[in-house]
Amino acid sequence: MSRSQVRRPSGRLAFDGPDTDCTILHVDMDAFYASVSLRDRPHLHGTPVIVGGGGTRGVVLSATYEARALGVHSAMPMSRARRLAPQATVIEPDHQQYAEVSRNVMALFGSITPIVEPLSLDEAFLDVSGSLRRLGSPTRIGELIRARVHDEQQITCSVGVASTKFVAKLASTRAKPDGLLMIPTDRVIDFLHPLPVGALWGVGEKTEEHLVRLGLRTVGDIANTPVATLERALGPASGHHLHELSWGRDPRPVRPDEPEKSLGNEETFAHDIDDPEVIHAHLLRLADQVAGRLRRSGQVGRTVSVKVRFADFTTLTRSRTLTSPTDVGREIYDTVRHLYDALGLERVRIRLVGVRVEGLAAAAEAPRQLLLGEEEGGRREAEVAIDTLRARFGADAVRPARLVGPPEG
DNA sequence: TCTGGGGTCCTTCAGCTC
DNA sequence: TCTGGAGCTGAAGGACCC
Repeated sequence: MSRSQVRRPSGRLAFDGPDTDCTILHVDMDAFYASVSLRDRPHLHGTPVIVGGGGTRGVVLSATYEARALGVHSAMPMSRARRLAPQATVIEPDHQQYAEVSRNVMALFGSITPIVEPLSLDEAFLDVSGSLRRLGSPTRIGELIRARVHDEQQITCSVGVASTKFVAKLASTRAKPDGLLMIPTDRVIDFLHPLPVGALWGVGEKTEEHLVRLGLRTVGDIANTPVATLERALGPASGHHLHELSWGRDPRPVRPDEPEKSLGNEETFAHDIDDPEVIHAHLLRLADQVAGRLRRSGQVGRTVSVKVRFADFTTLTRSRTLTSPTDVGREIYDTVRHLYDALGLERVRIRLVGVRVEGLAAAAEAPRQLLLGEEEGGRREAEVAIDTLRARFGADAVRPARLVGPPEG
């Protein structure tokens, strides 16, 4: 077995060649939530396990490979997953534990190279070009990471090694589970072109259907289609982007510390709600949560949006840009309530509401305007004082009066 | 079968200014 | 004074990702 396919399962594509310019690694934990949940439950290793919400409307967050073999996959409704795998053990997610393991893994990556771009809790890109002299070739560094993640966190991960982010990401997917795949630069086209179009980053269900209708089934088909045709079919940005990817061209560097652009909370109710007062109470709580997150992260936001999903799953959003950015829950609530009321919904059954704030900036650098009728030492300072109480006595220590007693839903 | 929650990015359209 | 086009911004929706 060559070094580029360490511990790769049988039947996987092999790509031999030099890895000297393949300095981008994509590291992806295998069935992350399920693997972390099984660390404390060793007796469940090798059995079908599903991690997911226990509510009436939960979806699968993660599943072990034994459960996946039964047809279960992430984002699948739990009701369907239980039917497909009635023998599977269902575990409630423990987000605190996942966040802690994620912090440890990201710190491990940081000891390899300072250029780490986390994509989510369980995956990241690493640019190891500055670590080669200290740690060896990119493939060797990938092996080192896999060994350290396993030894220190008792979970497995897969690593893709390539000269671009996009190819590294595809390689880690092909290496799963518990493998490493390096794609030499001169073999990128051989690797890419047989893949189905859905393998391309950014091609989901709808776009794949669209492409297949055009007779484009593989990445090679995309590559051999005039870029103007793709731009007409998918729009100029997406068409051009897909064509570039199909030839393995992806100039995006690994970017550490990309700032967040928006922040929000949303909630799906256990049962659809049609009472405007109850909806208002949920909006108030969500606005309060979003404002608290903004203040904790030292940010303010300028555009406030409300999201409403109806019983038939159709969704609409309404947004409003404020004259000055805010991190005040009351101001966010007033805005989303105004947006919601302007929809004029009369006894319409609602499944979900969400509150989001966009156009984020550092609070320290953003001028703040007093709210209408607000005095210095007013609403914001009251909310900051509430933050302090909550930090000391728990999130439920202080709540708006109308939220005392949980809203229905 | 019946669809969570947290995000990003793109497209389209409308309104505004020059 | 009116009109049309370019460019910008905001709003809304959709697709996608993990």
